[in-house]
Amino acid sequence: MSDIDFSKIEKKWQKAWHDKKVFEVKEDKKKPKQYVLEMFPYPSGSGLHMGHAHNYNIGDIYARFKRMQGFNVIHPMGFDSFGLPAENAAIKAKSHPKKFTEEAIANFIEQMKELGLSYDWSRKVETHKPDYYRWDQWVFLKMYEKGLVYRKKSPVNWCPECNTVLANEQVISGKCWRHEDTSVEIKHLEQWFLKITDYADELYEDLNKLDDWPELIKRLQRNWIGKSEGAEIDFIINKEKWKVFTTRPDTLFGVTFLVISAQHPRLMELVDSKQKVKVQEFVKKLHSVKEEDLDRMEKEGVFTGNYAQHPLTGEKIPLYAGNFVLADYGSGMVMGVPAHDERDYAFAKKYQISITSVVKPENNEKINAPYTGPGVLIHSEGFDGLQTAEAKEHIIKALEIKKLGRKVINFRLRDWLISRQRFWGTPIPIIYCEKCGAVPVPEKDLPVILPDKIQFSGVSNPLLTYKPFLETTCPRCKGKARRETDTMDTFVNSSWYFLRYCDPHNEKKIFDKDKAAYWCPIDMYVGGKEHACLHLIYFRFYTKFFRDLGLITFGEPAKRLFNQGFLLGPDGERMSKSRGNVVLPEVISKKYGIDVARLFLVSIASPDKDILWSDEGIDGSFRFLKRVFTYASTLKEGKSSKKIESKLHTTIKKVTDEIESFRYNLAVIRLRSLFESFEHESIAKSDFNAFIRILSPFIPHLSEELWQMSGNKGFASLSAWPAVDEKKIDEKFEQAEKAVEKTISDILNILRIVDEKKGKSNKIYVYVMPFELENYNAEELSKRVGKPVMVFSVSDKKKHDPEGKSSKAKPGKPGIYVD
RNA sequence: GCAGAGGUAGCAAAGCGGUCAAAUGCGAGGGACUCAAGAUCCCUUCCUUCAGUAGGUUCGGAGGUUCGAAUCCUCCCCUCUGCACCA
Repeated sequence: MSDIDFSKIEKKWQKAWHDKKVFEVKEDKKKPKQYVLEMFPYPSGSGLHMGHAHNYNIGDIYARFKRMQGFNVIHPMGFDSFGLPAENAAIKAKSHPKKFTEEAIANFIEQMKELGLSYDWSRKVETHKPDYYRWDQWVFLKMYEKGLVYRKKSPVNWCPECNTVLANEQVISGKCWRHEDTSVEIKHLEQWFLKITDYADELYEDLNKLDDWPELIKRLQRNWIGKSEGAEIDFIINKEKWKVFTTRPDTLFGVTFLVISAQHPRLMELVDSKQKVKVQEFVKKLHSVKEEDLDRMEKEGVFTGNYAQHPLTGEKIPLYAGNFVLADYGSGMVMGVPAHDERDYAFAKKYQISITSVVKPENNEKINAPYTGPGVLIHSEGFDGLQTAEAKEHIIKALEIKKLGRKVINFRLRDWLISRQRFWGTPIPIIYCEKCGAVPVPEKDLPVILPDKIQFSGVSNPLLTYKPFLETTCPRCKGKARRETDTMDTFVNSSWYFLRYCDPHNEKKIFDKDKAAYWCPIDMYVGGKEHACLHLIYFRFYTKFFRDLGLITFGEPAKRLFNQGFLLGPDGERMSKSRGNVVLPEVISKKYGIDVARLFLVSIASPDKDILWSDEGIDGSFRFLKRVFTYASTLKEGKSSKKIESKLHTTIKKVTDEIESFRYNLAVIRLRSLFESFEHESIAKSDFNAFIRILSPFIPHLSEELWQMSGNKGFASLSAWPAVDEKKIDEKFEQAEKAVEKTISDILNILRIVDEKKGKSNKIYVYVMPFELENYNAEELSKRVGKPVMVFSVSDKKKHDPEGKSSKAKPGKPGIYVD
């Protein structure tokens, strides 16, 4: 059996699955559905490595498990096939990105099939195909209708390496998300935005409903959306009301200065003529500072020469321009309360501004300024003695009466900038007419197709100079017009793909409502945590929008989310082609078979942890599977002992649990342990079949083979998950098993001593309590200790017991005599 | 700086108040089989002890709670991952 060719077996079953369309599914109202999805990949030219395999394997095990449990499982796969790498490759080769993309996809599919992933390939979506991206454009138009799309000239993040702008979410510590060494520059451009902020509150609050999402992701999203409750307070400057946002309206009486952002568009209106030069110098200085250094800069400001009027006291408050105030958060102006805010304190110290304490800690403890905690109000006119929390309410109320302030909620989340100055993306369906301005392309004219016959020569978007695309007529006035050449961020494509899987070939609609209603929402979504504030926010936003359009009835796309860990290469680094530490599935497959690799990947550690690939480790999984095959091919039908039955059903129960909770590593250990019990005795065929079935999600191909070897018809993949028979589970067998193990180690221990003292021993006699007799199998014991073992009941009259060791026997602890 | 996650035997990794000297895999050592190697199978793998089921010292470090702690609490050290002036 050692020459068994797993790889060959796998090919056979891959073909059978494909030929019989085993994983294709249709809506079936009579069956409960289960939507299992792994984040679809960008089809890179370098193909799949073991790291990808690990990811898809985790989802596949779950999908297979659910399928066997009787669910109608939709488990689709597709490709997020727009994106820069293909375009860059095209520029380099003066070719078309479509060519690279489609070759890469073909390669990916091939590789995925070799992994034996149970996808319904009839549902494949590819985002670069017009029949997909036309619906991106359609959604854009719908958002446009609903006022969720706008165009604005604004400072945007520009990656010089990508030659395009980036969304806020794509800037990571001042660097591009794709180029960790490239600093993002700020440019001022006219760009299209999606008003995700309209959904900010819901995106924030609904996180509380996502009980089965990892806390980590929810925390990151909360952080990113950044909801803060506070007040908007009007300060009068030059007889005009200027809004200031604060989360601490309770400290209003401690305000001793105001700061307006140096980037504020209306800054100069507020600067006194005497200070103009100074302020201009200050602003100029800031412009020369790189974005990335801005973070680390000291808080600086310059007096504008102007004063604001305090809304409640009427006091004159100096106004500064500051480098640390964000122009696009709140109102771009803040109030300075140096006694109760670290930054304000430092600022006040630096510019010798007075400090007025208005909150004292409850227990009168001595504190170092500034005091930022809660307490009781002082020096706050009629509000003295109030707790900070109630003071907030009262002061806001007072402001509301005077119409000088109101309760307000602010978000850190910004609108989603979707314009990209690149070719390989969904064209934004907008036409610029000299008379009518920006006009959306009428729905009937969709899709706006990306041209195939276009030359890739330079670094910039070739659409800019490609007349057949560029030149068009205005849908409104029929006059001369030109098309928008910017394309959409690729995250647009991935924001709703899970819905398209439900009805991937629909030419009339984005998807059929009933089909989507049957399959959605996603029951189990598997993917990396790096998307916490990107894809995972965007697709929640799209889902809410679709709900508001009436296309679906749910507001959250995925009920459960699982973040898998990364597979690290043998060198302990993230597996990637550029690092040169990739392990290729096809290489491993050839040597061991892919099921061996799949089993190994989930044996190493809990799937949510980063795991380390090791070339030796996989041998363990290989040995195990070889043993299983040897066993299966020599299996003689028998009757299972009560002990085996108990263990089998315990295992089924636990493995079911462990798959459900993604503790695959523990499930594998249990399966191995069950098999070891099998090895020592004869078992019923039906019990072996149950074992094959619970093994099946982990080693799908080999299970099919075992299933067939065992004389079964059909596919193990489609067989029913074994039911647990609680009546057969009896813990006493587990204890018995432990007692046997202990006995073996005792025997060996005694043997060692005896061999040392008296020379070679021959036979071992074990005396057990009469009711324990069935637990002690002489044959197995002999094999385990490597010497003949005889088992007697203590009550057996004919037992060989020259030293009366049987009298030492206790339940669970047999007497032992060595001859 | 703030917020999270984590530090377990040679390595990886379970365990998260008693049944824990701590599952499992790898590695290492010994044995069986073989002319031999490989494969396979069995055993051992913190220390000591021994015709057995015993004792000792362990789960980043130091304290504490408890009849009892790898598991709970406090402080400290280290590693990783997010957010970095959002008022």
